[in-house]
Amino acid sequence: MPTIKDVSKLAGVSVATVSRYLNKNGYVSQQAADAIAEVIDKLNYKPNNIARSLAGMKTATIALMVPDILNPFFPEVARATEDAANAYDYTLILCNTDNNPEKEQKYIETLIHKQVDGIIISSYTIKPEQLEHLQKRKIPVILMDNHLSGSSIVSLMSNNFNGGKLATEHLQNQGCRKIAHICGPIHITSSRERTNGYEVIAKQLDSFTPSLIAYSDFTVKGGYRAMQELIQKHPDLDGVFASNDLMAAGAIKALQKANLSVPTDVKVIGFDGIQMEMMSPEISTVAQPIYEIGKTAVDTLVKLINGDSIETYTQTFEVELQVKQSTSIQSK
Amino acid sequence: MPTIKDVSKLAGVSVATVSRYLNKNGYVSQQAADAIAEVIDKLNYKPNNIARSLAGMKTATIALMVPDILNPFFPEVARATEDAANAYDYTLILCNTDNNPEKEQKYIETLIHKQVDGIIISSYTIKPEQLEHLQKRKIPVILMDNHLSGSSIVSLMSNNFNGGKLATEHLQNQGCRKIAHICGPIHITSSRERTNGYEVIAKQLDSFTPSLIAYSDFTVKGGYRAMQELIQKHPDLDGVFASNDLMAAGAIKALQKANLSVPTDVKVIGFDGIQMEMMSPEISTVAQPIYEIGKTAVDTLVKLINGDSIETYTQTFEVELQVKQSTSIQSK
DNA sequence: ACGATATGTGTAATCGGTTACATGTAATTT
DNA sequence: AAATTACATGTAACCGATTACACATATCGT
Repeated sequence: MPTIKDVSKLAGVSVATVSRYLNKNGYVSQQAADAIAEVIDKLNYKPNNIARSLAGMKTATIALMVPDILNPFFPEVARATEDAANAYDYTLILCNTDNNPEKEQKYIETLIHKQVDGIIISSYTIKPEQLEHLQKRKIPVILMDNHLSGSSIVSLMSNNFNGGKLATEHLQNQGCRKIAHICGPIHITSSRERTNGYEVIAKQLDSFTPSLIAYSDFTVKGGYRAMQELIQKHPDLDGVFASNDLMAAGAIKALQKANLSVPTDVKVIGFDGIQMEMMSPEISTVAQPIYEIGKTAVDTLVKLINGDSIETYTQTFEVELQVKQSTSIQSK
Repeated sequence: MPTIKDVSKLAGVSVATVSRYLNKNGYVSQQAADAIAEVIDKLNYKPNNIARSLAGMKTATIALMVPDILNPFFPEVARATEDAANAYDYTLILCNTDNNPEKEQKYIETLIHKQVDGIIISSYTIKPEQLEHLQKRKIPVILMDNHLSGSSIVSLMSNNFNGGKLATEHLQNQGCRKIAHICGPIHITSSRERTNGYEVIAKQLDSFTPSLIAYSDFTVKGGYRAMQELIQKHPDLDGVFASNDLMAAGAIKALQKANLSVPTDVKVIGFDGIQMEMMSPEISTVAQPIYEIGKTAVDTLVKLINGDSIETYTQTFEVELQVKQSTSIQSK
């Protein structure tokens, strides 16, 4: 592979001039520029990233840390992020932490070490100290689907509260009178807010009682168990809002097992808007703009990397109600 | 961050000795080793990967190229690969190509350029020239779920032919007499072999006719459409083997729409063994050992990177029949 | 006892870039 | 016309490792 020296020799200039040309900083005459351009083209020269990085520049690499790539939500995030990163000629390192704080910590060390230019973190176990650690190392961080109060970390979140309200209102509009809720882990901000949204609406109904809320864990199995519990306590419920799509799917399984038909007997809505076209009935949901969030995360991260100023440290994205079969009025 | 110089100074030895100690090559006295170890510990020194790479060493980075991270098969692959890579202290770069040959080619160039130590490729559009290109650059490659005849590329594949037979035999054992097949893209080796497996068994049945095979594309929608077509042509079919789980899910949707019950009226089996617990009924499948394949891919790749010799260039993995609700005899 | 081999260590070149600094010329001010 | 300022380029130090080579000492075989 040709080096900058080869280029400089053939173009009859010094390496410094070539470097200036490449980085578009400092002065380079038109004449020199033309000569260099021609040689670069002829040799098909590409600067060596590694050498560049060593000389104090960026590594053109960002990392995406996700808690569980097997949860269909995160491949969608990964896909969006990867796309956007590519557009900036950044390479994306995938870090799957399995919700394991140790793995998380190990990754942070590794990434500092690999000198990634920035990190997008989606984690429910991350601690402020860890983020401060990264900031000390001057590595920009974007927090996704999470928010640490008081810190000066950029965080991106959907309007979960509003989404919770939307979902519950929708069930109400579809004629549900007794609406249960399967909530996600309570230590997760976004999860809590969805539940808050539910409560605001559900409490307006006479039927409301705290035992209409079942606590679960964002998994299919968890949703299944929570639904069984709800059926037992409230055999007459006619609507369920699950805080994510996976739990909604679990809930539907439990309902079908109990010979309750969805949507005829009970209507079910989820949250997230992940691709689940394989389901039947297809699940109504409150969709997050996942692609947009991923893209914005990268856009903002790149700004931080380049030292540009950021307007807002907390960005909220609007969610969208997507009505599918699981809440339609005319039963399928 | 401390450098090798800091360590050498504090330990009272030269940088060469420290480097020898770190790489366990050349001679280092016990005394020097102890001193160095202590200083490294005290400073929490970690060698700078970038400098290392520049000095001709490896980048400790491997890439995983997948056609579509949104297809649940690939997050599972990614997860396995990432796990294994981690165990070797390698970092994993994720490359999502969207089945787009141009993106693929662009990624190959980028990866060569980033000097990744090796690449695991899962692609149905990759061309032998591209792999040769990589080999010329001395970058080891592992081909996953694909096989290019005649080339000296390591390739890993499940026993698709056997899997196709297993699936079809299973349907037969469950009492199916007229078994249809939804096949995947015919230009994909693994897909063709599954279909071959089906044919061997299905042709033993009197009911067999070529129009029992519907051609599709590995997607849920594709499976749905193919199933509709099959129902039309063969209203009396009682078993369907779909070449992957997504198409099986699509088929089930189509059957339910046509008021045919799964598994009572028609039994359905898929292929892959991806996590689809959200389905109801849960889908029987011929499971590939995805985790093992991913791990083997990394193990083998690391061997190639280290210049170790490889025994077999084509490795086949056995598949396993997983019976779930969609083919059980006692209807749920 | 003496060359050969094994052990241990340091100096300096190298990987392929970036960039501070020196230097020189051309254009602009005053 | 002298003093600035803008433009243009090259030399060489530097980023943080690896490693060829030179050199020194210890151990060994005969």
